[in-house]
Amino acid sequence: MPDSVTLSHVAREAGVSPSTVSRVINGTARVAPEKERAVYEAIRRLGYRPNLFAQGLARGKSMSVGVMTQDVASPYYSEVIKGIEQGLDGSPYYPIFASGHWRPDTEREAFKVLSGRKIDALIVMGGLLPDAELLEMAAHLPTVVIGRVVPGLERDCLYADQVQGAYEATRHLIELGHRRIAHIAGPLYQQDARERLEGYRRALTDANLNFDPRLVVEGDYHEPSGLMAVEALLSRGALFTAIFSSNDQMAYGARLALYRRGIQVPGEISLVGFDDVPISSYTTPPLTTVAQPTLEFGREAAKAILAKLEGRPYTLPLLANRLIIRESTALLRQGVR
Amino acid sequence: MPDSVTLSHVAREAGVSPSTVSRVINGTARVAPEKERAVYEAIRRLGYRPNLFAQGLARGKSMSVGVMTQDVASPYYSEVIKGIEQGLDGSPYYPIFASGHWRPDTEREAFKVLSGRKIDALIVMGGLLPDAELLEMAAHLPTVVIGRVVPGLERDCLYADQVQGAYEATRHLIELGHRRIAHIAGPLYQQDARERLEGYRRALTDANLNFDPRLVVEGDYHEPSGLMAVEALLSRGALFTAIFSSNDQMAYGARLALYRRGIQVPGEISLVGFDDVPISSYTTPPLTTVAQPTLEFGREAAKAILAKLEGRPYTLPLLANRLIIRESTALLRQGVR
DNA sequence: GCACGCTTTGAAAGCGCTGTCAATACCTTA
DNA sequence: TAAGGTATTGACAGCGCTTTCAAAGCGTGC
Repeated sequence: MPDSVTLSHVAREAGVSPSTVSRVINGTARVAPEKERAVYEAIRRLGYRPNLFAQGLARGKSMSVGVMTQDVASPYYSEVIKGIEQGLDGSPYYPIFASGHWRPDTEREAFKVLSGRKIDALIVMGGLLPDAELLEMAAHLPTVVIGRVVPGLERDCLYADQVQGAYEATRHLIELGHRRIAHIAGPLYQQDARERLEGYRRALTDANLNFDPRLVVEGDYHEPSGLMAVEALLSRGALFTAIFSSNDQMAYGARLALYRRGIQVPGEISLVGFDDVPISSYTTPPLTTVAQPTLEFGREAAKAILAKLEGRPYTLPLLANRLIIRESTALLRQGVR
Repeated sequence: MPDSVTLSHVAREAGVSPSTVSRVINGTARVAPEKERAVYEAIRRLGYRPNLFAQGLARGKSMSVGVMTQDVASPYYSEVIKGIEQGLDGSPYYPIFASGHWRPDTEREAFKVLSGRKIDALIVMGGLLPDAELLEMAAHLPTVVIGRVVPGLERDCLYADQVQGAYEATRHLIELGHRRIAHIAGPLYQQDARERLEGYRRALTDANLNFDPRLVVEGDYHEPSGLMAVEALLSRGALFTAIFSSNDQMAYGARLALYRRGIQVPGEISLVGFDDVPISSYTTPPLTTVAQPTLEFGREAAKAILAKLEGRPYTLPLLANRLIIRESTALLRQGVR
């Protein structure tokens, strides 16, 4: 036991009652300056730390906010997590993480664990849990949802328009002169993947280019699927001069496939990703991509949660995806392919 | 409150005493089969979940293990974290994370938070906290340290030999014919950075190459510093045909610097990293690097902690770094530079 | 048929803290 | 100087659970 110094010890040491110690710790009531000093002194001398469990039990709140992620090791999630940490920093609240791994069961299980830990609030990132269950949770607990819009909970959803982001990415390629643009989609059972596909499609339509299903391959948001997508495209003889990948990780895979074939980026094929994961500015060439405000997502979610917890009014800001033009896209060179 | 169903509710519902319910939940004592069934039934019907706080308070343990990281968003740490999650999965223990951000004060603060949360065990990853303080913690709490050797705590340190890893990386370059090998070091106040530098140095010496301090630049383990290191090297006219970077992230920076200058990798300059971060197999070219068994680190640490917690004997395995040869290194081409 | 030992069960005492309530001490004001 | 307020303080009852401890119930052997 690192410290079994309890509040009563402090009280005795300071020559006051436990109640008084509690009061000075929490600032719940006025205490004579001298006693206050004595208490602080005793705390310091004994190295006292309040027992969170006892506090939690006594006041029925845990001072912790549950954070439901899908995969801590993904660059996207870890950025958001970082943002949450930053947003919670300085507050008395502490994040408790749980991973759903994109499996509804695991996710449900994770929620149970969180609820057993008596979290005071909840931040949910994506996930596959039915809206209804999320609504149910939100009815009990201050909740903020990141990267997903739950009908009936719109005001508590932090979301950047994926359709528009994908639209801009695609339009960027079109403006560069590309006409045959392939798309590596994300797993289409995920909302964001569908929306990005939709944005791609709309941009095409708006430019009077027709949508060719043979230019679309579905991946799983991980690198290997990007590589395989390009292989598939190439081996089936698809003609294209640009690729819009539904996320950066698959874009890396695509990039590697092209590299292996000796195809220049952006010389022969332009490549655009989505997410603006931290290393994307350090790939060769640096990747043109749509930046999701991940860090802000985390920070804003945390701030909103704190506001809710403290009963302050708060409106989530509208965060937008931004196209970041780097060096993986270039004007279509006539005559190539 | 998601559930304010308490143990007494269950007891009443099942027609037994709270003690009995507690007993069936924890399997602490024999209970008549019929009552046991009734209790389970009541639990199910009421959707009862034990209050972790009350449990923690009553039995003086929290069923959670504190994990001290430095930066959740770094690819290295997030892999280890993933490993820890995996290792703890299926056990009743749960990880609570804290980030030290490589600042001893923050780290100390984080430890305080963890101790307030009454963690039952501790996993420390790296960090800058003096050995003495770590020893102090370990005296109170079952502890495992990852990526660092603390004298007096060797048996609880999970560590792969950095010197050897760096040695192999450098020797690999030497075997490819390189003679002038630059090194982008990590921040030298960190032990691992110093050791990797040492490995580089030894490999040179063993090959009768002399160590040239002008070929070494200190970075900070982040991408930009790798880029700047190469810029510095190049602009001061240093001659080299290979670079051994102390971690992958800086290697990316280096790669970009070379790309900008139009220098081929591995055609003109070979590049080796360290860590084998997940995307390193998807860079162009895929990066030759030293793989740290990060996932295993996490998993083994978790297993060791569980064993300690349950009083089982356990010895940490010896995990080794492995050189992964990919495509960023090649035979020295005569006549170049 | 009765004393004995074992098993199953409930009552009750905390775990360390908060927050209410009542008591005390100290000021004011008339 | 007495009555009425107000500021501080301590006692104490929980928060939900675990864990003794002792009582009750049971079967056994003589």
